[in-house]
Amino acid sequence: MIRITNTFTGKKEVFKTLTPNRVKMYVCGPTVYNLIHVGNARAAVVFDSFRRYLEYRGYSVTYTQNFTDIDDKIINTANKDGISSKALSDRYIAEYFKDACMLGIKPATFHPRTTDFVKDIINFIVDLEEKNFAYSKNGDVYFDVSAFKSYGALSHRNPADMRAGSRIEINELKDDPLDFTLWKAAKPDEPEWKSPWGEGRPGWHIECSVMSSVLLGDSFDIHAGGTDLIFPHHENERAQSEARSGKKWVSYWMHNGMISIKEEKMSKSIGNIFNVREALKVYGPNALRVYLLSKHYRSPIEFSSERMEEAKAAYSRITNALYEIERKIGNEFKVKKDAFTEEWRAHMMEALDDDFNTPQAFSVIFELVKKALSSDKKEELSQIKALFFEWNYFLGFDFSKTEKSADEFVEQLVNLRNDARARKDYAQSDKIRDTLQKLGVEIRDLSDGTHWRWN
RNA sequence: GGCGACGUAGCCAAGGGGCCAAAGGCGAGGGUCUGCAAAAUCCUUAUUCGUGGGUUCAAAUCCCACCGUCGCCUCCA
Repeated sequence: MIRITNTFTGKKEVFKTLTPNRVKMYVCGPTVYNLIHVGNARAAVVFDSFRRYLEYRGYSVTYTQNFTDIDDKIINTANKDGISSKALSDRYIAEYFKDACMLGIKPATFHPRTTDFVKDIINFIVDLEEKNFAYSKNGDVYFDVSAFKSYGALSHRNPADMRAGSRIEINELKDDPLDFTLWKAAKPDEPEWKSPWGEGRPGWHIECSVMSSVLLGDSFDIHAGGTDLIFPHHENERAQSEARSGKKWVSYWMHNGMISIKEEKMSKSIGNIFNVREALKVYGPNALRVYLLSKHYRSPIEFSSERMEEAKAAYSRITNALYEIERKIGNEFKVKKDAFTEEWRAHMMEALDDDFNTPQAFSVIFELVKKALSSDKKEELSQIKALFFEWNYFLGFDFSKTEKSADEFVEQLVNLRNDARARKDYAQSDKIRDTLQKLGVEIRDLSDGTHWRWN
């Protein structure tokens, strides 16, 4: 029995799917105008891992993660670089997949992008207009918040409080400051599409509603994203979706906590971002996954070299256990049903069934690590190894190691050889050269020093 | 100003009425192993859960107040 903390109710609830054994899930993906940062990676890794856990538990999961490729920042960046928005977003979607692949994230069932759904977006807005949930002014179309009675229910705010707040932008075209844009009239230097309201482009919130309705239907099981999306993004999505279909849109809302750097949220606008690309280079994918999964997904966490070194050390403890098991029993693998495996599998599921409690899951893993290191029972050791590989379906580590290229080792050997040459120990230096040669490294002593290449 | 979350050992972090004299990781201290070292390994490391009240037979866990930290209310995972 899986339980999930649902932002909508604020409670942990038993997970029941709309269709038995099937889960339809939608995760808000990145806006593609630069490389993703570790905050983006958290949502991607956590929900991918959760998705795979659901699969492990026997569900068939339709997983959708979008790319926002129409957006002010994309347009601005593209204009600044003198390229089209499309070229810019194409580039960063490709970069996203490189990072996701390095992080061990499984591709989604669907990776929709906004620009492929503009027709559907227009139809969706027309529906809203027909149902009197939207109105147009000067080529813009706005959602009428007052027409949707439960507006604010997801983010637990009430519209009156928000109107009283001073931070809502004043826009004369809106009937109500809370109303939000569904369609924006065209401006110079912006991509535009034909619509019943003239040339223009979609607003931000509309895309997820539309793409999910096309790909998953009017109702689906899980909608996930960062806590910073709860308001206004998800609130608005919910309003327009339910206004249009008249049905409950999402059963469970899951939101991951933010990553901060020195007590301040990591965000593109603050500029204190740490690229996934950079983090991968410095710490490697496995340490990054430990870092992201060893804290509960809903808690805010801090990104720092201390935390990453810690994660790296923790991961190393796991691989050390695998190494020790292999040393003791070779490559034996136990897959038959037995009490020990059942017991520990139950511990793992108990942890993850409870709102995907990955810290607890790691606790289970490290208890087994300890067992593996202190035990000499071959049977047990092979059972532990089998469990680790079984669980890796959702933990997603790359146990194949070789995170470092061999280049720097060659470099060091070349240096050692040159040390030997310097003291005229040619027996030693030639020995090193011969060894390298056998390994496929060609040494070239030139006037400006020693060079080498892979042969 | 409004709404929400959080405060557990040196650090990170589970637990969310009795099974808790509180899981796990990092670090630290000691032992084993080792030519020396490193690595590895074993053991130890919170009578206590921000502070003060309250509810209860029983509270880290529920309620109230206070202090502190963070997030959202504007684009953001």
